[in-house]
Amino acid sequence: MADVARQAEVSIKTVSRVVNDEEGVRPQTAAKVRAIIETLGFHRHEGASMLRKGRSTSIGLIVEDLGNPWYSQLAASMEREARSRQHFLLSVSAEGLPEREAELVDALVARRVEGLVVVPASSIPSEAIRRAALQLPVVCVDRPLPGLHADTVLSDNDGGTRSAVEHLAAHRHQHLGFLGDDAAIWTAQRRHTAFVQSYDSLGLPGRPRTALGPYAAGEVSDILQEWCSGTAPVTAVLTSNNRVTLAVIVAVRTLGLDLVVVGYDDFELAEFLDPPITVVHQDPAALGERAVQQIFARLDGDDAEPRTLVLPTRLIVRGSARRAARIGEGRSGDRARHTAS
Amino acid sequence: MADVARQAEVSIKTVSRVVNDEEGVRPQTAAKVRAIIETLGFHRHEGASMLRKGRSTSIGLIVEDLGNPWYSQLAASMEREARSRQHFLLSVSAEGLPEREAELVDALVARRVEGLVVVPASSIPSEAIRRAALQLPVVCVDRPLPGLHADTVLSDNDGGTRSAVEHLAAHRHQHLGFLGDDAAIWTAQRRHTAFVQSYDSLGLPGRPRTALGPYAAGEVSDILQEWCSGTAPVTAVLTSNNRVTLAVIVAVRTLGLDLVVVGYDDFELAEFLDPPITVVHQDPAALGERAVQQIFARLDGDDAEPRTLVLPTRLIVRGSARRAARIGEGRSGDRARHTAS
DNA sequence: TTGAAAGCGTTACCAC
DNA sequence: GTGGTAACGCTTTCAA
Repeated sequence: MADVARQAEVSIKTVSRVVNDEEGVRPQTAAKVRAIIETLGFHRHEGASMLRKGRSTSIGLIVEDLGNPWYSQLAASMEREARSRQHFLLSVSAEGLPEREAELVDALVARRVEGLVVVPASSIPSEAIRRAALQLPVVCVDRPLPGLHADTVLSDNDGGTRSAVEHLAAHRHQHLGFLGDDAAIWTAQRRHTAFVQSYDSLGLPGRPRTALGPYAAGEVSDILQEWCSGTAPVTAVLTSNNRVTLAVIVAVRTLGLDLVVVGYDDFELAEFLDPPITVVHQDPAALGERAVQQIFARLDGDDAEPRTLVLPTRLIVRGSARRAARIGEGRSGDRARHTAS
Repeated sequence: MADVARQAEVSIKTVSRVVNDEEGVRPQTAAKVRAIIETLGFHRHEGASMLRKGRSTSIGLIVEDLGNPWYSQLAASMEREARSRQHFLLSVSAEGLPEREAELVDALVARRVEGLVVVPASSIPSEAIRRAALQLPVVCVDRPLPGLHADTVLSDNDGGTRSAVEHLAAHRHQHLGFLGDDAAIWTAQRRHTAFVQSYDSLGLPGRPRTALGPYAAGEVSDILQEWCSGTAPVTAVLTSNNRVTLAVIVAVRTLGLDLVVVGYDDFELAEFLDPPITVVHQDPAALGERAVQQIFARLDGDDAEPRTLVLPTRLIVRGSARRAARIGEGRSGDRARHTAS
């Protein structure tokens, strides 16, 4: 910037004004400065700016894995929303490890993000995030962090789960199974609980078959096979997220089971599988959008008590669960066919 | 840091040494400093550090859309690779707009990323990226930027396309179609050319039917319907990427066409569609990994001429294309069935 | 093993 | 409209 000032024969301050599109610079002066900036290939040093201003016009996001479509949609929508306010999104993956998450919190705070959005890896707030929450707005997405003074944006796990169970029950499925992801994941637990409650409150017979991960290789297959055999075989299963849905689809197809699958989280092409997969849809993009809006609200001075926002889910019914259970029919190996009811 | 120094009754420099795990601090001094850091909730200011050091231990990535699984896998693998060298990944979406890409290049350079990886939005290097390439290592991924002094990591578009066409021809498909993505995308063009060349060199009859986007709503359906009617109907189509594959699958299923689809880019569940989809698999994670390695090689002092790396593709054969063309058979509306040949 | 002081590039404040 | 100067928080250099 000093170089530019020298060449343009103006002061550093004037260059700074031009770079920041500030008022009070004669157009011709500005033009000259801009020309020099161009020829010199000058780039403002954000670090220096951050240092002086004490702010960074960026917000941070910590998820489990950016490679997972659910999280990458979250990140993409947050990026859009942040950009609408001239902010940068720094998004990183903690790989489900609380200690890595803590490191990343510190790294983002060190980069002076103005707000931090986290999909927590565990249900216990780390020291790092407690400290962070004292200095800047923190928003938990998808899973809460009890005891942390932070806003929270969740989707309606209870309602979503209930809608799936009710739908299956309405189609004469009586013996349902639930396959959750890793028990350490809050949503898996939550949906598990909601599943059992819905099962009971609907007065479905017997006890619900449920399992929680993490699953060893082939374990999902084993579980399904067991559930599908015996005197009261399961005719439909609900999963707790896209990862498990995938494993279940693979198992069902590999084993040739006649099993209705309802997934948590929508995914591309779900409609075109055979049978099509009904899903509980929660919109990660909407979650991300609200989270960023929450951050900005706080930055704009909103200092009310922490809020929890619960976004609705939507049951997307596809062939898989419209197909009613065929009570008393022979359950041989004949392949599931899309049969609208 | 000054606060910490005061409280710990040491100099700022000593605190700095502790924070950076430098040698030459008595363990007890270090312990005391660390304790104060903890109680004060001190966080090193990366901006100030960057300013003084002139480096940022971060690298930048510009893609089209982080929400697209292909790009998010690229980003995830780059993040892993960067972390293995203690670097941060700043990943942003340009939404396919060259002017936004230019802005983002400047924004990342302003943040003093040490290297920049770009999936270029157009084939013409912007001024911004030209300037950037003079100051730091730039790597183009997936698409080249002719005339830019930068390393490039591509996947083998010609080979991948040829493998798909040869595979189809070997299964007696004679009338093939190619549906490319937006003509502005280099890979779409490239695969289009390779498709036509393969078609000719294999001596397939007639002229290859091809189309390039962008497609209006419903246009893909119209094109396919036209190709599938007439005297020499197309029996198989190749797409140029996952976006088009999706549109084609939707159209094929909606129209009930009896058409073999080979996709470019693998995707989850491709195996379980009916019919299963054969794909040309290119590993975005591998591309990302190599790109980051290239950046680090340059940072480590490698100053050879720019290199272009071409990674191989792999044809993943699934039922869709194993199914041979049924020459002379009636082509009524009967639904495609998985028929191994 | 520890410390003092200079300086990185920018912006805020005030003066002209 | 424009310019000088201090200060942001850190690391480098050099000295103790």
